[in-house]
Amino acid sequence: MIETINKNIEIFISSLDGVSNDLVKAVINKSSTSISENLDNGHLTTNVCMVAASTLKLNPKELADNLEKNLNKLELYKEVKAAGPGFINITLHRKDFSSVLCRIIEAKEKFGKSNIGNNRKIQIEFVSANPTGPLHVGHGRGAVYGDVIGRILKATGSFVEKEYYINDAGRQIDILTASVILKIIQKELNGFFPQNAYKGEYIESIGKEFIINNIVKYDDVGSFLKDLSSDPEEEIDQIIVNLKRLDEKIWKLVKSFSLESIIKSIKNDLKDFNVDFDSWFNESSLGELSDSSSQISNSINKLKIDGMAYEKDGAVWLNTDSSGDDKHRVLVRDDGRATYFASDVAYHKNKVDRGYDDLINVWGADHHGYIKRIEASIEALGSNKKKLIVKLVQFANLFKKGKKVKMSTRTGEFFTLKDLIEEIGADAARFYYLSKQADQHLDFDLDLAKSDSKENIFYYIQYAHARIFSLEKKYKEMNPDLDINVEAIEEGLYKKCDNLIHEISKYPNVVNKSAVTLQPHLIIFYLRDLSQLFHSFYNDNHVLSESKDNMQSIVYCLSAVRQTIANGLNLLGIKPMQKM
RNA sequence: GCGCCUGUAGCUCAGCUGGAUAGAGCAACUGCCUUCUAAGCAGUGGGUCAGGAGUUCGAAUCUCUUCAGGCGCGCCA
Repeated sequence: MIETINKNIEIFISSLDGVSNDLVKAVINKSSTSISENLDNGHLTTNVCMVAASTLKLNPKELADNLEKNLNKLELYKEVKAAGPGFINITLHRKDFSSVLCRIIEAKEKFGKSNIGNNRKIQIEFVSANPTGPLHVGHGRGAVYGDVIGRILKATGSFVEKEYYINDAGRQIDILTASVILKIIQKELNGFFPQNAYKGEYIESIGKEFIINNIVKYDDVGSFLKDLSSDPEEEIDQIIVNLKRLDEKIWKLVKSFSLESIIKSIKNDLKDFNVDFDSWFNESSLGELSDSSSQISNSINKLKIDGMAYEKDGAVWLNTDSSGDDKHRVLVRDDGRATYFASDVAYHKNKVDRGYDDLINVWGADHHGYIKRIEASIEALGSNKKKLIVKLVQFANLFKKGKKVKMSTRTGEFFTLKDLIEEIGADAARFYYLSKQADQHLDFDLDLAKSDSKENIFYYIQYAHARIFSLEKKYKEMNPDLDINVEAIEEGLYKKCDNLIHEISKYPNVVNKSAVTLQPHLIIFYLRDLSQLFHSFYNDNHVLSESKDNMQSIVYCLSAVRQTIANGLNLLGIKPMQKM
């Protein structure tokens, strides 16, 4: 319908004196014909006259009056009216207006899906938390956000692959290994525990599990505690070296056991959170610098050959000028070890080589300073930095009984994602994480998310769904002979549902907009508005005591409302409730 | 100091490719359950859209600037 209107408008604009084809196109592109905010302004609205007025230097009101006459002559619409500063409001014929209901009832769970993504190949990398401890509530937000934009992009016709990058190489894993070993032999250490080791309870349980089938025994425990540095960073590094030297076999066993155990728990938590991944990428698969054929060596060599990386002060640096980064960045330290950044460069090269159109990275907002250097590395490796889309997710502050819950991985004091899911359920948690734009601070109020009160929007929406569900059930019990899919409303016999019909017709646009802007919260706000219209309708109209004809119309319409709510919730990875 | 984000009702937030009277929930006050789920509905009050300047027929929305808050600026990860 909107396409038809736009065509008519285009013909009208072209017919104006002295307007070139280019100008017509410019006006059409800049203007928008859309479903009106509100039924008072007709079913559809276009601002084309105001856009044309500024581009073509004409009077918007006069233009609107002319377009009004022009469109009315076509007799395609019930009414066309110029209004306000130059809007054109269009009222459709009854059948065109209510046709959305048939579309929904027919499309069912497909209503709202589209093909605007054009099969674009998109990779989303998210969470990617270091496997040194359980996921906490901070990771939860990025997890849901990445998962849901993946679902939304898929629903709008993109090909999506979701990936978790596991930092299973490097120093932090050594620290993890050392922490587990030290916990196992704790009794022999006279209370000694390095300041920079991980201290969470999970370290001890991993150790306990490990010694069920293994023996950890060092001949000379005291030897690796001698002459340790007073600097905590150096101290832990020394302990790592000593432990490896004392018994390399044990070291390797503990390391792989700990890693596996933590990765397994991360995967479990994500599964319980209804967040799924298509692939898990190990940093270790990028290989070592010492292996000249590894991916990490290849990337650095390519950069060097192309003159984008160079040696200075004993280190290898990447030239990051192309992205406007403040300074060049080190890839290989002067002691020959690769930096974390070097792995990331190789990892992004790997992603680019896999041939995606877009690479979306979901990062914690504290990493924003990192964007430019990654962009620079993509450019330096001969690709376009525009492929990379970094979405920053701000931290979520957790509030319990009005107080902020503090968190720190090092000391092991944190509220884990698992705790959160156990406390309020995965669905409510997902909902509240998504309830605000991802790049803004979120205050997550646990007590509110758990509460039975009306301020809990999650239940407000679920309640709307459950109410319709039970209404449909009762209707079928009362009228076993009547098919629910009756198109009575098309005849316009019952008009109290018009607000609802108008609102659900907006849903596909909401989904498209949230896909284009990568903003899932738009769907939440839309669902809240739709639920509100429904609850209001429900209070004013006692459905099951209406005449049979009306009842059919209403149930037909409410089924479409329920389907829309269900589709919206499913898109967010939240199960609609049938009963509350 | 530089960079990014934010400032909208008492509180929590929508609205931001410029468009019709700036919206919602909570809190406050007033009503609505012998009828389909009251985890609901209806109503009232509440705003210099942080301040200032600019662009425009039109600015919460764009530009500049001031103020306030958060975060980031390692040969850490």
